[in-house]
Amino acid sequence: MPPPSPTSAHSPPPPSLTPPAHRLRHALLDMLADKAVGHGTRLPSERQMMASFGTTRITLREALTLLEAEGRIYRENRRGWFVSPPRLRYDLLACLPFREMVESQQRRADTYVLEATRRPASARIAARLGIMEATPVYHIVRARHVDGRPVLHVEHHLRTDCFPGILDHDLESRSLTELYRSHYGIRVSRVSFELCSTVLDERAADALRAAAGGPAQRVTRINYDQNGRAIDCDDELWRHDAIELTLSAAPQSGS
Amino acid sequence: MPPPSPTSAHSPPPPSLTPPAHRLRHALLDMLADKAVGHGTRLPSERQMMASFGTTRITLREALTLLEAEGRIYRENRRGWFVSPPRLRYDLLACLPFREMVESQQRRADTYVLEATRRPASARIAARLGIMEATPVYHIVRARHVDGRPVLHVEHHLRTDCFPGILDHDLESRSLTELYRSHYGIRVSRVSFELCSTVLDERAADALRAAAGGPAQRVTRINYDQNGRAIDCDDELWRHDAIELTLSAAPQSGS
DNA sequence: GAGTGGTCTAGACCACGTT
DNA sequence: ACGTGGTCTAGACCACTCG
Repeated sequence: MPPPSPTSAHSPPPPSLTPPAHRLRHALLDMLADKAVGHGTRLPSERQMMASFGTTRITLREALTLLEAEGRIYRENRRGWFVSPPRLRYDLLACLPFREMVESQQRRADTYVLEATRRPASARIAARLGIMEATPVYHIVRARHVDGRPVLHVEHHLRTDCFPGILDHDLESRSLTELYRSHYGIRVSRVSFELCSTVLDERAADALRAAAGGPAQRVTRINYDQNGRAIDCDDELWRHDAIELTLSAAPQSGS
Repeated sequence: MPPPSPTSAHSPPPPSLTPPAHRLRHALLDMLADKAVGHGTRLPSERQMMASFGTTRITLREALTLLEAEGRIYRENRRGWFVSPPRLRYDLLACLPFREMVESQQRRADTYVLEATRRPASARIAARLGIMEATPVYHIVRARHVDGRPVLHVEHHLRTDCFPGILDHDLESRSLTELYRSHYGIRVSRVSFELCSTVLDERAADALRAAAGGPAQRVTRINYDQNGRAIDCDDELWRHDAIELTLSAAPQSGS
């Protein structure tokens, strides 16, 4: 039955001049704002919303995806949609250990080690660390949570000659930079970053209870010691709605 | 490791046990890689691809949207899909004028002034500049292109007491920071940034020939002079596939 | 086992860009 | 005027989560 122009038979939501997607977006925003839906609250099921807003699944999903891209909601793989908590502020040059950064913002931090091995450096890693390809490096992969929500998947590669035996330490409770200093007498004296917006790969995605292909912020970092030698490098993948990067410094005069 | 489907194959042509979306993604990637599709090339029309890959419009669009999120392709509003050029490297602390940054990477820069007015500062702008709300500021909005592609929508707010009459200069050809120095004897001696990944708002979207809601990288900046006084602030919205932010500095010891 | 999100089908109409 | 992308309809099946 292609409805040519019935125009009124079944109108719970009065007709509209604005496109459904817009109305939907606003309706959802109202829901996020008006109700007592706090951070981390789960939204009603898609079918429920679809019924109560009088739309199709696809249209609804498009509106939800838009809000996700805006960073107002996020989804957990096959578990539903949730209201995004405020972004964590991540000061790139403060170089605070994760736990301290999080706790200084009145949030709770948890870390889980997914992998801690020694293995030969790939060409890419070797280049970043300034060592020969296939030289052994320590490889540490961790998932980090804020207020119980997994938001960061990070992979570290450390020079073994700088940090012998570091894998024997407790890598869930202790910060790496703190270990560097207290056990190895090494301080980070320069950092360099590359930041770009991409998607979660499969590994990161399931560590973050997310779907591969979801929006992500990549932060790659190389740490240097006082002699200008690269001592380790990180690859961080953040859920894109979870952070806001900040930084304050004097511009470089040279060049 | 979730091995639900028998094939987690990453081989080029996985016949038809893998879900359509995966096959599609790989087919499209092959297209991007194998063919002589250079940067900026337009992809075939959706209906054409849909036919040649044997899928539905929706499924195809999902695959395209994924590649867009990865930064491999982008779309221009109602004009089609295009192959993303390599990302421009944007060194946050180099503080190079846009044109120089772009040209130093063998690309071509263009700037278009969309607005150049004097108007009272909003509460938000006033707070960032450390002035009273409703104090007049110069408001400059520009669109910036790389190799003919619009990639950046940027809004500047300048203190009028620092830069009297600056609107009379040619703001399309000359860089602001260069004007600051040459005409006003003011040098930027400190910058602070906030970076976060969001979406294009409507204004930015149509300046960038994009659709509102497309993925974007926001860069907000405040520039300070040698006395620590905020002299201007920027709000930049980049097409997210167009840039990679970089930065290298000594971590802050204090605090 | 019920209900959820994830995925997919097979169409359609519209507004706009390009010809 | 035609073809494009943008949007929408009205379903369906599956894999997974959760009670």
